[in-house]
Amino acid sequence: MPKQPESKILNQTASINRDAYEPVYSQLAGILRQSMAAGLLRPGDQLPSEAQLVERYGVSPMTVRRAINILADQGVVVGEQGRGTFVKPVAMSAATFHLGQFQTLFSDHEHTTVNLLETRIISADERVARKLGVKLGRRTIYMRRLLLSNNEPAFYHREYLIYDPKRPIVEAELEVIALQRLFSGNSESLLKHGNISIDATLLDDEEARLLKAPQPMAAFCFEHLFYDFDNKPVSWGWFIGRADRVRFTTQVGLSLE
Amino acid sequence: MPKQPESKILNQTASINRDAYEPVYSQLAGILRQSMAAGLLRPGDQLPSEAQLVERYGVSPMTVRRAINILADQGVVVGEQGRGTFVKPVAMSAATFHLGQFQTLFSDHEHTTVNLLETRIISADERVARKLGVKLGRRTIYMRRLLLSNNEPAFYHREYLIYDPKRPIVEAELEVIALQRLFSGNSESLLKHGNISIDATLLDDEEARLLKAPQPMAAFCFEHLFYDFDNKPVSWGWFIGRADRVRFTTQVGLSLE
DNA sequence: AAGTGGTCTAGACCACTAT
DNA sequence: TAGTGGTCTAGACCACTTT
Repeated sequence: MPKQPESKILNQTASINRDAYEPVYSQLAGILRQSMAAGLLRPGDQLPSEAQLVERYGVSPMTVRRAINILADQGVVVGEQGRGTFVKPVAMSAATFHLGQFQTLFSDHEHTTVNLLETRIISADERVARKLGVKLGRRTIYMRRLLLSNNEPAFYHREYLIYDPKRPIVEAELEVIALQRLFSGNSESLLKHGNISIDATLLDDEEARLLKAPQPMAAFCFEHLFYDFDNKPVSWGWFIGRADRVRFTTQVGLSLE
Repeated sequence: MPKQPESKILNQTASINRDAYEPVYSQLAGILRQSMAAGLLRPGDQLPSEAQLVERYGVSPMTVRRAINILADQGVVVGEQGRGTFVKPVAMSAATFHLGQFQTLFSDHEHTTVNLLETRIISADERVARKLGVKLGRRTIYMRRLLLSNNEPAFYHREYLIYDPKRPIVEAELEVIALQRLFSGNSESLLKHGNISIDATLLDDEEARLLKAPQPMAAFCFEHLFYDFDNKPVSWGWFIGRADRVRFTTQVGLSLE
């Protein structure tokens, strides 16, 4: 029996506020998070056992488990059956980056405009045919758009769409607003899933001109390939953004006290 | 009362296997995920109510909630109090990228070696002093390392460490193995939290030479700044990797049937 | 008023680990 | 054998939304 020693945090931390707007499980998760941020619980330390937390904070076992599950999902603690729950050391590999941080670019119609540069039907070349899983020469819709943020070019987007009159998505995509739907999602979507990838590239002449960038310049490329409910590719495209205006940032471990 | 219509999935999908290794809540989450992947539930559709799921699958309300919570955490459904739970449309903005996908580079000692190019004490210049929050001229440890994967250069790493004999981290970091600890974490770590960011850059002459890369070439830069439990910066550094050998990939929506 | 998701309880049983 | 995390039950109450 790995008898759990008395933990500092059981004596001195805050209590649950039953009248608060914040749910109990969330409050408890916060208390534990604070204890770690304050250094009362350090990497490798064992958390108080569930039974101890039940007693100390006057909540039910399920509520304690829920709080701990949240921390485990966030990757700050890890439970080991029969041994205990332990604080995870901070690691660079735990970092996650969210494409959603560019959400404002696509939803803020006040400061963002979409400039449709070109739309035309073209025959799929070898590259397009392979990506979209169609035969060479298949007719597809090719679109070029420029995203402007505060009248400054932010992203250059190119996209190939399967041309199929039966698919409502085609008409929908032809609207300029469709870019926002692609990024933020819309419930009439016929898309089932998609693959997204991030590359670092060099701007070519056309990209540099449109993005008003000097050359050579590094850039981010967000490539996307979406599939419908038949698991057939529907749309392939990529966003190009200047590296000096696009940046991914995230945190690992616990901060903000 | 938004009376929930009979859903197809209540009739035809699999049932819970009480003897399975997989927990019930996880099985139920899987069943619902399958229903979405198969197109029985589409973006915007309402999931069966909790009461219906309780009856259909013969589990308790808490178990149903837990299954739905998992899907909600994964961002594939969203609950609206008093209305129902709905399938989220697939959106590019939901994409998340995990630095942990490079884990093998740091943990696979079979095919990965770390080449310590240089270690020396230097005085902090303006840039280093600002990043590490110390005075100009403060003595710091400067390190350059090259990560080789299968004897091919993969990442070039540079790092500045606060020089403080009282801090055990210094001696630890001086070992070559320390890079893996930085990336994967270790329980003796005194690091509380860190900021990580991703940039796209151009290789300079030195970087291109070490990485055996032609020029010009785009590259990823992973910058890291770690803090101790006094919220003081301890380590600032960055990894440079060739863009043609580093790539982030992820999925949105539901695939694999 | 009825139906919905969201929270919480007070137990139970199990698998695992250390003594 | 005792302590641990992990799962699950069968309810309860609440806030909210729609009819």
